[in-house]
Amino acid sequence: MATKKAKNPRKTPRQERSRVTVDAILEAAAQVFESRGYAAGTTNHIAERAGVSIGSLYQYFPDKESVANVLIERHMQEGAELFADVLGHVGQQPHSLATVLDHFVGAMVEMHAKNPRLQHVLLEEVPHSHEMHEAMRGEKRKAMVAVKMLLESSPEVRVTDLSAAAYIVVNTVEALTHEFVVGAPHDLSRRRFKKELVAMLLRYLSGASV
Amino acid sequence: MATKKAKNPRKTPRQERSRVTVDAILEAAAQVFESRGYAAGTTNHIAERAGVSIGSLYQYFPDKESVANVLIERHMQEGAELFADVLGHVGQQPHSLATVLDHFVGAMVEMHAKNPRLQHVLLEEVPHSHEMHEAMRGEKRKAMVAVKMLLESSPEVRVTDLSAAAYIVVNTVEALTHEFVVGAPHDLSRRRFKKELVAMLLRYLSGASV
Amino acid sequence: MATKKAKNPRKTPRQERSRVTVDAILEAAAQVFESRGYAAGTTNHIAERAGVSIGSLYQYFPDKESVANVLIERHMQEGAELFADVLGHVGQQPHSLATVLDHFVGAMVEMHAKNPRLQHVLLEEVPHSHEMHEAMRGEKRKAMVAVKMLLESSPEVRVTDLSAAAYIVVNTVEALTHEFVVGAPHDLSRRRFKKELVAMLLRYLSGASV
Amino acid sequence: MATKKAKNPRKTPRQERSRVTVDAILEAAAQVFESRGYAAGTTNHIAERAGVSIGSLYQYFPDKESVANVLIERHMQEGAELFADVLGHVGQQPHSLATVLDHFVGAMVEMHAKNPRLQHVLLEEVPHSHEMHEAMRGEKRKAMVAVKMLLESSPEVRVTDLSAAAYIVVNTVEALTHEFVVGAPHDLSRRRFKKELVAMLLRYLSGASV
DNA sequence: TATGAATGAGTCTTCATTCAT
DNA sequence: CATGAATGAAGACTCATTCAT
Repeated sequence: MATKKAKNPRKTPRQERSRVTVDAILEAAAQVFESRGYAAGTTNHIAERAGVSIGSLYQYFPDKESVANVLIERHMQEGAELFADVLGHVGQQPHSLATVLDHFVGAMVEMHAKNPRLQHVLLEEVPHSHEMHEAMRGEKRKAMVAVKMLLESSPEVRVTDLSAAAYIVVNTVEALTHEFVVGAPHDLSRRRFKKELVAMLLRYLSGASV
Repeated sequence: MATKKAKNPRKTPRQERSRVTVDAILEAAAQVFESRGYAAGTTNHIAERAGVSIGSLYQYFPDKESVANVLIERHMQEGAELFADVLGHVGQQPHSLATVLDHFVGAMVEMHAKNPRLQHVLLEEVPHSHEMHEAMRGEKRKAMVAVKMLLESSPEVRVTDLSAAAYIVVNTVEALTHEFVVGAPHDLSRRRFKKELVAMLLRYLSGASV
Repeated sequence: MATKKAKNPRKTPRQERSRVTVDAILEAAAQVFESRGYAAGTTNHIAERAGVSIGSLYQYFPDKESVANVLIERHMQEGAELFADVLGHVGQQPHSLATVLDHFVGAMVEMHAKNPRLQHVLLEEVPHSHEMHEAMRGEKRKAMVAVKMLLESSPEVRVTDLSAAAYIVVNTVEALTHEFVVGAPHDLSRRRFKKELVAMLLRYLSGASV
Repeated sequence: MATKKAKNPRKTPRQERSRVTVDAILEAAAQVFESRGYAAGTTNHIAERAGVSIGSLYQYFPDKESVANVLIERHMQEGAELFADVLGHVGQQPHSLATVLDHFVGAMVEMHAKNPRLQHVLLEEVPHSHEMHEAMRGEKRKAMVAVKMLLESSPEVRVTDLSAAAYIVVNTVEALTHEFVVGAPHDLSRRRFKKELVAMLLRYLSGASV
């Protein structure tokens, strides 16, 4: 609109075009997998919803599984970032264990609240290659290590087996959160749920070792 | 053609035979689904392993999904029975909360330790019809109701929102137990795991309400 | 039609049925490959022409290539039998070299005259697995060995390197015969062709060594 | 924009550039077809190896088959030239029939020894249009005519049906030579092979008519 | 003219399901 | 009721070819 002479009058430069296509495919795949599941979500459905030809899909992804895998990687990435955020926020200055757990649970709920069905498809229905499986285990392990360090640095924590505690904490939060988000209609408010979960973890961690 | 003597002197009455066939099919389906997953476990595989023709399978089951559904129902049945056992055992006479939780967690671990892969397939890979979904929720709700009653009757319990507590307890035990059984290689022994889980629940329930 | 009570009133016993289907598929495959070549001859074409469903084709053949392979095996079988016939006929009693060659060339022409296009497709267009390749080489080698023995037993033969001679003879007959049959419209009668070919071989073999 | 000076001072005139491109494509096609066969050698492979875009390939060739056809024409051209060379060399002055055949066979072996796989692909895998088929027959016919003339001019030749003889000679040399080059592992040296083949032809041609 | 992203008809193949025997 | 050969809809994927830039 200004006076700058467009050197490249293409609306979308070539390179951009493919990125747009790839993103459209991934977005479509997310929607299709979410609504139909992995097995019933065909590559033709995905291409159609993305508004591209089936050929374009296979130009950018070697096969159906790889589309799902990219989605999984994205999901793991987001999870890792969120987790890092929480840790960063918490690491700045001393916080009470309650505050830390509160942040943690809050972030987890938020994360799972987004697209729970898609996450389920991605995590349970997609056949995970060995690498993907290992990557996912690795991501969880990293979370457990981080939590363990958090526990170590907190004077309120009184359980002795911190590895076991980290295992319990991470998996409890993960699983309960997921369950809460999926098990939709409840007489249990999100606020209440978070409070109970934090309470449980807090009492567990601050209790004398068994 | 002679007298009244049965023309077909089979040892097992008609009804028996079909029961045997149905059981064979279900057993075969369990094995096939366990080893190959739901999608890759074909009805022909099942029939073959059951030692019956594919036609017979469709004599007793309208489609593939219904085979899986019966397996799911069986699984829920077993779970309910186990749960009832625990409740019965506990209801006889007063027990400490720790003992109750110990029984509960112990039973759950035992239950999940049996055929975790099949359970995963049944619970996560099989597409659940709305009815099945509701049935499963109903079963869980029943468990929660029972747990709530248990909590009500225990003087040690100090949380106030017993519904929320029951929700937390049931789902935590369920999810953590499953995760523990599936997430195989660990430096965490089953004994230790149970102890930690029970400790967490115990402290949660016996703590003052939040 | 007689009085024999048919114990099995099926028109075609079960086992026969599948044989009929398989034969229909093979016959159809031969026709389809002959008319469209291997690459353009689709399994759907074959099934359609055979009057069976595509599913039936894959019930009896694991993939497209295996259909062609069975055709190739049949072809090799026929070739081996024809060759054995010629050898048998010739081995009975002493024959002049001319007679032997005459039989040989005659049989070869006859063999190649049948379905030259299909043979070409089978031999040149179908991707040969290593085993198939070896099998084909083996068959040819057997022919060469047999011819060599024939040459050894003929007093008229004067070439010294009988292995080389057998190689030359077998391949010349094979190739020329094929070429003759394929290179259709000629001013060269089949009779004349055979005569010339036999003459060439005869003079070659009965000439003094080079 | 200045004076008459070429606006586009490229070193290679337009026509040259396309010739270079076309040659690159043909060379690439030869390599790709040789290594992957006709069906599996995609136009994208060819363009990529040629270092040009797929669009450029279709700028110069209407379709995949036409690329192969140009390669076939080249091959025929080379064959014709080689053949002409042999004839020219031989036509200078009188030669013994043995010498002539020796030259002929030698040239043929040499020719087939170069790129036997590519030749096979070009001759057997590429679907030949009617025109191409006719062109190939024409080329062979020309060879046969030339050979017939050669035979006519040789006093050593004693077969009477020179057309038939030319047919036999040309095809025998062609086919046997090809077979020899392709049927790799042998206890038959190239020298020996050539000697035997020449001997056969010599005896055939110098023998009294049948 | 060159480019290469996009196209989509067309392959092979699978597997739940039917039905004649 | 049992059987299992037959069915065919549907899916993943390829690649020659086009055309907007």
